[in-house]
Amino acid sequence: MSSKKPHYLPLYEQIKSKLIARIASGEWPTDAVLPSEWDLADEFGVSQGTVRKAVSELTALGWLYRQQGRGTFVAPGESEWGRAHLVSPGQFAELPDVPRPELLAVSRMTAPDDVAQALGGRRGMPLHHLRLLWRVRGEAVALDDVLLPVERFAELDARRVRLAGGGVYVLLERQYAVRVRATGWQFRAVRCGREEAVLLGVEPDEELLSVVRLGVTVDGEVVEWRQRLVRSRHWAWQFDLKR
Amino acid sequence: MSSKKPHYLPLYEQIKSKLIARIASGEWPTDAVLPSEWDLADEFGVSQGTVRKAVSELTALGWLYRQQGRGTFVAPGESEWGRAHLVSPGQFAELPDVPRPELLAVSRMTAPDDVAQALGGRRGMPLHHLRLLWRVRGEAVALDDVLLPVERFAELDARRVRLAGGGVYVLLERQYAVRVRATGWQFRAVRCGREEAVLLGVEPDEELLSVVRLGVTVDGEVVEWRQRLVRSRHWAWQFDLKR
DNA sequence: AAGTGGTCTAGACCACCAG
DNA sequence: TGGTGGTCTAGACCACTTC
Repeated sequence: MSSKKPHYLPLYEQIKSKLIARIASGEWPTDAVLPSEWDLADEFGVSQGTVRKAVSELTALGWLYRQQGRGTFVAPGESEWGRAHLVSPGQFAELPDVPRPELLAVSRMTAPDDVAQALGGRRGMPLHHLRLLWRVRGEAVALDDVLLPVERFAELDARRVRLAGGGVYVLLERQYAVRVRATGWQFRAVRCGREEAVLLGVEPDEELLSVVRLGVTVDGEVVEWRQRLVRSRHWAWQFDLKR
Repeated sequence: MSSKKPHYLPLYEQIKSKLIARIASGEWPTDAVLPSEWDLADEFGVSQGTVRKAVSELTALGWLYRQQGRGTFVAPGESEWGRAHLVSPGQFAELPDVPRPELLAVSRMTAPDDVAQALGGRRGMPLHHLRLLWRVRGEAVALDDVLLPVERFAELDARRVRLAGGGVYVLLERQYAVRVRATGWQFRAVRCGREEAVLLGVEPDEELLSVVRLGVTVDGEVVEWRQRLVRSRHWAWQFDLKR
């Protein structure tokens, strides 16, 4: 790797790493309260201000949330829609509907070259292939093809996914103690294939929004490739950024 | 408005406001160096740590950038592609090509209802309509329709836009001292219309990526509505997020 | 060597929440 | 009333850039 390694690591960075490790390990489950900043400062042998800086950055990164007067808590993992949601085209202030997942199928496949490359693996590596259908008020709105390396996630089958409520990220967090964060969205317009048309209930050849994205772990390991096809005649994929 | 207003404003928030005002006023142009943290602390009558917190947040917000040992500088305004860039579909590590704008036309129109609503104005408000064509290595890749309130931006014509090099944000910053930030992207797949097909050099009815977004000022005023149509057979719109 | 940003400390006080 | 996060200070020292 050509990454420049700094000659030292600030205390607050070390504390960030330790906190992330303990969150990822499951020691503090979602919404659990952390020790107070002063207690953590004692534990790590630093001042409260240093702990505060570490916690602030983890809050900005979405690992924690704070409530003045109450404490610091572990934030829930990212949803499979991340910061995106579906709205009516042109309406920016609309309250979004929450899509619900339905697991259609779990199978195995070998990785196409571009997927293998994106996942940082070898050509033809074995993958789990999950297919999810997302519905809003019963209506099919999106179809996901999720590809996960078999070597990384052994013993994954439809039963386990269904036990996790159909959510892939929930499954990975509970079963493998892995928090996956989406990164690097790629948007395109594509034509609907025959098979997808049946599942989504649209005509073949209808234009669909394609969103391809990668899922990475805390350590930057790419462990998920996902394509989402979205019906976009009545829905728009809205992306909000604070900063 | 239903926003809760706090009973007090922290010093660092006041300093942030003052700094933003001075940047927006043009007192410090792009890439200008700010006074040192100690000098600003003296000027505002606070400690260096408080200035530091304000500057840190403005850095995170993209207003400033810092270089250790050198100083703090005014960051350039957001480009009209923001954090997005065009890549080949499926390639996540590719070096992006930079699209170049060509101004096709400047005209007037009255706002459609949804645009008027998004801009927070009345029905039928007068708008400037700018049309831009984006090219990568000579090839047309995207077509922008930019709508700006006439009342907010008087005396805007093709000559002035061309003087600014075809960039709308550059024009607004130089001519009106307004920094526009894109927010709230909406992605859809649409069919190409007849007129757009000619301009983009594609067949009518070809599927295109439609990206509608709003541009807001520092004060949260919505001053721009923009639709971008992107050829997406050979290009994907990639969006990167650090956090 | 001087000047800048970057880290860290110890202590103080304020705002907010729960009991 | 006590505990928590949130702000602010004064001072120290480190890392980096420039001269």
